[in-house]
Amino acid sequence: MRISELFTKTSKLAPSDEVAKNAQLLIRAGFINKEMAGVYTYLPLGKLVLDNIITIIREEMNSIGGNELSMTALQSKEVWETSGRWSDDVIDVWFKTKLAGGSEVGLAPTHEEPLTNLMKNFIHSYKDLPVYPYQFQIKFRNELRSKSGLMRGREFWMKDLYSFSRTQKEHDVFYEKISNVYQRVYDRLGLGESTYKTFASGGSFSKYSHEFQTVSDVGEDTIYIHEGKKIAINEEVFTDEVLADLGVTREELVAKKAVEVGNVFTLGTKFSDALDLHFTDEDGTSKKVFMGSYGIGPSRLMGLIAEHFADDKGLVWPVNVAPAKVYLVRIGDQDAVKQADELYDELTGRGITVLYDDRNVRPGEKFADSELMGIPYRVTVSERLIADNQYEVTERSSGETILLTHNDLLDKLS
RNA sequence: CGGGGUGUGGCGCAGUUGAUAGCGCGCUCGGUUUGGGACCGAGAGGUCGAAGGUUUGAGUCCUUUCACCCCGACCA
Repeated sequence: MRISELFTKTSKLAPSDEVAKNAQLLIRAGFINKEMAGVYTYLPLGKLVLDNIITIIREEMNSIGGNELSMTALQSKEVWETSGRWSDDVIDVWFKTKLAGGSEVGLAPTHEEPLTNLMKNFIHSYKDLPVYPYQFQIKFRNELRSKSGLMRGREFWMKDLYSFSRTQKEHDVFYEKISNVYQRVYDRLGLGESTYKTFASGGSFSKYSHEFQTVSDVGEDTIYIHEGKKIAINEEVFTDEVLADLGVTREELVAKKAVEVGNVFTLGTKFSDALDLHFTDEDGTSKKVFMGSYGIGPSRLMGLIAEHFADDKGLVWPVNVAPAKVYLVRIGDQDAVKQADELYDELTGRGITVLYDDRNVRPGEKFADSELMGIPYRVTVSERLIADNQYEVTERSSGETILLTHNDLLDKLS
């Protein structure tokens, strides 16, 4: 993409109504736009980042048999009344409105009910199990107070996968499998080292649920980390009993602030009971489907990654989620234009994503923008370098600059 | 929802004891520049969140209201 064709602009000044670093930088760099508190538009560059995060999650969900679908945000109240969760006393973040005819509808804050209801059309036999439908969907939650930029919005992207299993035993196997896959997602996003599988409160069907918590000062949760076992305990279940369960002592744990970047939960038959989702087992008897739910918030992850890696010059995206791998800076006329154009075509032709700064502005502005946007590799083509047949490559994360020949450059970026 | 704070050109801000708004960035035009957000000159752009009120006169005072931010509570 050529910067000259990009409609967004960068800004030296951060908006005064944002304090969160992720929102300030993402807005300054032109990745998002604030519509209202907790509600953000994804601009072209931000959309690329969000899509990259979603793609990674999608690949991992598909690797364990996930079936992607897309459910509706608009929800009729009936199915929610069946489970008792239409009431504002039970779910206090509902956005509700009415159809023209007067019937009440809500904007989905989650999808257990409609999906369980949907699966009644397809699950009848033990042969139909297990299945793992999932989706990427905008969830709506009328938070009393949204904050921290992309980290806690009223409208946000969520990957929610639900498991439908024949038995708890079968469920437990999948639960373990998807937990491992979640960790792989965080690894690919560059957050692996600082993300911990964390014990949290369970429900009627399991003593614990698990959250994936990434250590960060902007976190809303406090977790107690056991570095040796690479696990953690959420403050909400930080008791002697839990410590004993996990075979750890208080002395071995360190308290840290963390951001919840995912959760896995054993639902059991809570929803299959409420909505009567059953199947005929091998022995001819009717049984309730055993369920689990598994969430990851791509938009929250985007905010966290932005905040986590940023430095005083701006954003620093891991290569896997960056809107482009290369920021091509062109300095000079004629020869520089010719060489930069050729390099742009060549890199793009090789499948390397490039943001080509073809604007007629001074070099300093291009350098500053490349840093603010956080593109992993900055490649500079200038008249000064053409004479020596060299390209300058600066790595965003380290700031290190090296000079490379054309072939070495291609090797470096491939 | 409780407490605190803020709303003035696109963005960031200043406006002293009330007298129909000013700066920086950005933008437009001309020129000089061109390896770290250049410089000179000339311009465009706001009636001060909204409504009501006090006053000869309100961005400045009063009332109501909306929005946004922070702390807390809440977080299926």
